[in-house]
Amino acid sequence: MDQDDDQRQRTEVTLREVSAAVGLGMSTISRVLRNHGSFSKATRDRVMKAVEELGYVPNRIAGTLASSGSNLVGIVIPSLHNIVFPDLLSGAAVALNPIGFQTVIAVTDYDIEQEQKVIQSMLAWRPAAFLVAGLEHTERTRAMLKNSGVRIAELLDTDGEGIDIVVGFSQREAGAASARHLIERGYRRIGYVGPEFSFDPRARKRFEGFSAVIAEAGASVAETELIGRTSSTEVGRAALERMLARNPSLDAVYFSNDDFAVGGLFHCFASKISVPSQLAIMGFNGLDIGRFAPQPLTTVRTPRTEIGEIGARMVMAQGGAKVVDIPFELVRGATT
Amino acid sequence: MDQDDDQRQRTEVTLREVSAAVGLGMSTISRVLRNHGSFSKATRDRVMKAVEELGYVPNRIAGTLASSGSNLVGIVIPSLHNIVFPDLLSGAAVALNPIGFQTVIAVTDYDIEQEQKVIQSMLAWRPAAFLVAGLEHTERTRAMLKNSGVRIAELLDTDGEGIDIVVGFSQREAGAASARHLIERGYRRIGYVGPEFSFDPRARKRFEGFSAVIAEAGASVAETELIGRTSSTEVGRAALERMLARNPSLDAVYFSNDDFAVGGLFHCFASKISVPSQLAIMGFNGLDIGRFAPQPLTTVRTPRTEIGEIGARMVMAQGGAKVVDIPFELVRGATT
DNA sequence: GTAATATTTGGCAGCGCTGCCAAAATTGTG
DNA sequence: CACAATTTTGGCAGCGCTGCCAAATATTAC
Repeated sequence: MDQDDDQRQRTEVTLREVSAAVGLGMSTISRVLRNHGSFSKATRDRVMKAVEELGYVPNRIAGTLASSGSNLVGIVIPSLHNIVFPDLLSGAAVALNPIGFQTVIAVTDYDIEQEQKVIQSMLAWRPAAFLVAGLEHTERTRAMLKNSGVRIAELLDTDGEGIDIVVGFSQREAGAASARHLIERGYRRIGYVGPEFSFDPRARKRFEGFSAVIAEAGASVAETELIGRTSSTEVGRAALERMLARNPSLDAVYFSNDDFAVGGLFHCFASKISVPSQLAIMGFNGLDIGRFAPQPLTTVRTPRTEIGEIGARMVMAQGGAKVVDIPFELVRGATT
Repeated sequence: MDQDDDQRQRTEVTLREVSAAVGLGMSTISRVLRNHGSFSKATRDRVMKAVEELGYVPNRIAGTLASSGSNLVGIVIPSLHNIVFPDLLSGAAVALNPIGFQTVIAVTDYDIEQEQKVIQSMLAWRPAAFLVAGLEHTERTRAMLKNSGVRIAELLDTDGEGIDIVVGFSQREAGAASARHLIERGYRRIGYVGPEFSFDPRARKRFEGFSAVIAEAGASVAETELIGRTSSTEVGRAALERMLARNPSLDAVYFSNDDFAVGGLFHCFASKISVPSQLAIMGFNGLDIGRFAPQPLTTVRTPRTEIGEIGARMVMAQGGAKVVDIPFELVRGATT
């Protein structure tokens, strides 16, 4: 029906057509458009006018193929539902957009097999660089990345071997610092709530650092609740409830992130458990929601945006492989 | 230093080299790789083996140029820091990934000029389709999109004129439904907290629907607090505080999203304002954080993930232009 | 004025792949 | 075994652009 009305511009406008319209060679048009090489002011105006009139949109696919160099930066993260990762992206965008680079985002759902798949398909687009969350990858992923010749930065975690650039902080040390805080404040019967270690290596490392310090202090983590892939208020709340049902004598609970911790806090409010006198609550990440809770949450503020930004800058710069540590900060609220 | 060690595979492996290695023509290799056309089982195995050994990664840039058809879908959203948009993306990914399409995400920061820019640069990559949040665009954006020939779906809002496909719900009606709820429950001195109307047209439309119903009921919105670009607990909390300082007689406040509303709820907890007897709180979006607050928040659950999924499906399908309404749902909690 | 120099422009090959079609190899038929 | 039908394979043009270099034109020097 009405295929006449629906006259989609079947024939895309190409450089050649602009060239014909202006009466100049294709190379000249191309130079003007990329503002590269020399051409007269008059030429420039004529070209721009024609481009405008014809509605020409340069074809970057052809351009990239011809010049071998895309303006795409691949970013690979486990999830978008944990504020950490949007923050990382914002940071990267701050560094990348002004220099004309576009980000292509892929989500792995905390699955390194899935990560391998998405990296493989991104590689097919020959990105200028890669930003990947974490240091844990399949062997094949590591190999692909290595001999792709693409610059890569691994973000958020410095506890391990990187492929090229690594920007982050020691997750282990962050866990340890959290434990030191709880120990100093006198807590001894401590619980832990976090994601299954199998899929979140950073949470695992934090836990290792955490429990090592607790053990040194002559205590041990009395209870743990390990939960699935969703970082949410709901599961944090439910986990704390279960944990306290099992072991009401706990005096502090460490949550692997603030979403969980706020859920825990909600449980305490709802069950009239007074915080921190009956039970201390500590989170991780320094989310807004925790900072502005009725009782501000004690947490560790992580430099996510900076990590994204610095990672992006480094990956675009020349220099050799490096590890950059961006410090986290323990923020005491009113819950410990 | 050690440029010998650092032997990055300068010469990328190409189809031609695979072809040479296997001793078959390039077209044959290409057919095997795309599993398209016919070839013998033996050939297939030989090719796959060589591909594996050489570490060949097909160059989609060349492929797309030659076949004119990319597997990229552009998604344009105002922010990643409002859970609405990650949800939209997840929905789209569910529909797109299984059929081999990759999403390229761009963020506009609620700025339609910025939107124009990002759409222009995405267009340069000749995406197979576009998913864009909202109906409000610059004239130029609309024109570019129209004669790009790329299929486009506008998401989240059905109050207005779409370019092609529109999937969402009536924001105005959602606001009106919220107002009806508050009126029915007997509230009359009502406040509103939301983003500046200038940059968030959907919030504006909700407010319009909301205030129209309030007016019909013989009341009017007694107080409004309009705030900047950040949707966060903090600003919601501060806004409510200011509002109540000005006008302590309010009996209900409608927040334009749950983040704000939870901030308001926190203010009430902290200031010992009893909810809902002294003050009713209502939010919008149906976020986890609101549902599992000590007092579950009354809110409107919006079908974000479905909208993303259905939008993606429609944009990939044939059919003509359409408007699809995905219903929202008012969820009464314990705060009204 | 001409020669030397600087600026602007055009032509053409080729980036790595796919689509098309014809050639070669394989299988089936009487 | 010849011939037709079918399956598998290869050759080549060309997608739209850029990089290179040479040609044309403008500018300056003497």
